[in-house]
Amino acid sequence: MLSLKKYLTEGLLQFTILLSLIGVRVDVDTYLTSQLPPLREIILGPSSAYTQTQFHNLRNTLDGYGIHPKSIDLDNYFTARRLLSQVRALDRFQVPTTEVNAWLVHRDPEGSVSGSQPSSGLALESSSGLQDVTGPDNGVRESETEQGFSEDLEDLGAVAPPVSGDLTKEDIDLIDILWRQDIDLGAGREVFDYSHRQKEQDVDKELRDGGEQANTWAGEGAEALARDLLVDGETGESFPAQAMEVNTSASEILYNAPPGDPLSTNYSLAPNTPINQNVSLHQASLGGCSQDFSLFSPEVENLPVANSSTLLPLVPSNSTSLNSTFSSTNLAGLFFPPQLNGTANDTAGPELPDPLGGLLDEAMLDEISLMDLAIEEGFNPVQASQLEEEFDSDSGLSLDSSHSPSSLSSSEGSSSSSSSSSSSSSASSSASSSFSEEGAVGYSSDSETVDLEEAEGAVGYQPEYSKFCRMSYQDPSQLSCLPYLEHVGHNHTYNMAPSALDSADLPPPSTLKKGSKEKQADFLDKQMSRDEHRARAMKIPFTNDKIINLPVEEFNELLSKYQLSEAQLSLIRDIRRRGKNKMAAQNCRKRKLDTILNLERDVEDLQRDKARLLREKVEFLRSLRQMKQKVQSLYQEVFGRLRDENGRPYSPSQYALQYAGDGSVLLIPRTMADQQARRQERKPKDRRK
DNA sequence: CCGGCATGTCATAAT
DNA sequence: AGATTATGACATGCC
Repeated sequence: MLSLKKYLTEGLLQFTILLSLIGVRVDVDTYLTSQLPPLREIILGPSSAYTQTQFHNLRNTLDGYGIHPKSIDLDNYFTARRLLSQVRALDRFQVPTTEVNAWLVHRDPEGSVSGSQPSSGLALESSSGLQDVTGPDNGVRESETEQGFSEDLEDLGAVAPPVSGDLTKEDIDLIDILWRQDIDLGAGREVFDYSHRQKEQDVDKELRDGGEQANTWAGEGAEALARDLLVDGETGESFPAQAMEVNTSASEILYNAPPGDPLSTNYSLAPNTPINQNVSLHQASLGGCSQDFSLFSPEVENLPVANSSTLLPLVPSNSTSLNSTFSSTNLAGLFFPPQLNGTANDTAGPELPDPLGGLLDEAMLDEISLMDLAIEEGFNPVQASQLEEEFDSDSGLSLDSSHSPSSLSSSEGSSSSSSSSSSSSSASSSASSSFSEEGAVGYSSDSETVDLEEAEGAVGYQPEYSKFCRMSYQDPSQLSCLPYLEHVGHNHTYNMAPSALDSADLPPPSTLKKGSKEKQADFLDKQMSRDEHRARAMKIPFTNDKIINLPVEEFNELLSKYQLSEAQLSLIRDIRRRGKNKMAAQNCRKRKLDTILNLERDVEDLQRDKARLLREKVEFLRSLRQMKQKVQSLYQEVFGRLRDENGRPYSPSQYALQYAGDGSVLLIPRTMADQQARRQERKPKDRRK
C-alpha cells in the first residue's frame, strides 16, 4: 500500500503541477480522500504499461503472489482525477431555471456594485440600464471583492461599461469574443474570425458606448434617456424615437420591436391578453401574478379590495391584499423604469446588485480563470471555433482526433496506443513464456540458426524485447512486425569483454572455409548480449533465459543440479541480476512514457472540457440575460401603464414594483422598497459566509 | 565530430 | 535477510 500511496502521491504532484501550469486549481485532498474506483480499468481494462510482464511474475500470480503494488495503473488515478475535475467544474455552471426564478424572487435591491467602483457592475445587468441608483456601493459581494471579476461580468453582459482593472488586453479580447458570440444570437462562429472581429470592433465599441450611456442616463433626463435607448442592446442598431410613452418605447426599442403589444410581440407571455392602456390607480397593485407574469391577465382589473395597511399612505386603499404574501423582494431596484424627470437622479443611476450576481459570481469567477487558461494555452479564436465545432457534434467526452491530427492523445489514439501496448506486452510475454518453457530459443527467429543456438545453449534472453514492445507501442500497425526484423535495427550488443571474447568469438582454427555458416555465427555472436557471451565463455550449462526468468526456487534447484565453480555461480547471479534489471529498466521507461502520454492526453481532455464548459457558460449567461431583459421589459410595461387616481403615471423615483415570492406584484413607495431591500440583502450575505 | 536517441548497466532505495 | 523491483545516473552504440 505504501507503494500505491507513493505512486498516487507522485502522480498527484505531477498532475497538480501540470494543472497549476494551466491554471486549474487542484484540490489535492479531494482525491486523496475520495478513493475513486478505477473507472478506466473497468472500461478499458488494465493498461499494460504498468503491468508487470515478467514471466516469473505471472507464475507468482498463479502461485498466489500478487502483482507488485507499483504496477498499479496510474491511468486510474488520472482518469479519476479528470472525472473529478470535470464534475467539479460542471457544478459551477448549472444555472437551473428554478434558480433563476428564485433570483427573481429574492433579488437584493441594494448592495449593488455601483458604477463608480473600479470593479463595479455585473455582467447581466440589463442593457437598458434601468437599474436603480444607489450610489457607491458599500455592500460589494465578497466574491467580487476577492476576485475582482466584475469587469468581465460587465463585458459579458449585454451592455458593458468600459472595462478596466486587472484584466489584460488578451482577457478582454477573449471575453469580447465570447460576448460577441453571445450577443449575436443568430450569428455563427464568424465572430471568432479575426477579420470579422475587426469589423465588429466598431460595433462592439458602439455597444459599449451605448451601455455606458445607458448606465449614466439617469443624470441626463428623459431626453437623453430616450436617445440612449435607441441603441439596441442586442444588435447595436439605432432606432428613432417613436410617438409613445417613454416606458413603452424604451422597452420596445430595447427589443427592436415595432410599436405594438410588446407582450405578444416579444415574449409570448399571456398572448392575446389585452392590456388596459389606462390602468387606473386602484389597479396599481396587481395581484395574482403567477410566475408566468400573468399580471397582465384581465383579472387584474377585478382585484379584490382588501386591506393594505402598510401601503396605505401611498397605495390606494382599494388595492390588493396580496401584499400579505409579498416578500421584501423589490423589483424596483432591478427594473426601475427610466427616469421621467430630472429629479430622480439620485435613484436611477448606478445599478443595483444583480440578483443573479450571487449565482454568477462563482460562475464568472471560473470564467476568469478559464479565460486566463484559454489565453495561457494559446487559444485563439480560430481554435475556439474549432473547439466549438467539436462540441457541436460532440459531447466533449468522446474525442474526435480528426480535428487535431497532431494529437494522438485523444481517446481513440490513446486507446489504440494502450491496446497496442497491452497486446504487444502480452504477445511478448507469451512468446517469452514459451521460450522459457521450451528452453533456449532466443529472440532471433532465424530458423537456420536456431538449432545452432540451441546446441550451444547460450541464447535465451531477448535483448530486443523492449524495442519490439516499444515499436508496437508507438504504432499498432507494427504489431505484425516480427522480432527477426529487429536485425535491421540497432545493434546494441556491447563490445565483448576481452576475456569473454577470447574463447567465444575466435573462429575455430580448423575451419578452413569461411562459408555462410561462419558468417551466420558471427552474426549471431553480434546479436548475443554480453552476458550471453560471458555465459558461453564460462560454459554455463543452461540458458540465460532460464537464469533470468526462473522463479527463485526453480533457479536454486537448477543450480543445485550442476557442479558450478564459484566464478560460474557469480556470473550466473550477475546475469540474473542484470537481466532482471534490464527488464525493470524497460518497464520503467515504458511506464514513464505512458505517464507522459497519459498526462498529455489528460491535458487535451481538460482543454476540451474547458472549452466546452466555457461555451456552456456563455450560453447560460446568454439565457440569463435574455430572461433578465424580459423581466425588465415587463416591469417597464407594468409600471409605465399604472396610473394614479388622477390618471397620471407614477414616478419611478417614488414608486417601485415589488415582486413577491408567490409571483404577485405590488406597487410600493420607494422608501419602503429600499428598506425591505436592505433587510433582504443581509440574509443572503450571511448565507454566503 | 557532435547531439539525440535507445538501450544496457550500476547503484541505491524501496518493497 | 535475501530477492525483487523501481529508478536516477551513466555508459555505449547507432544514426
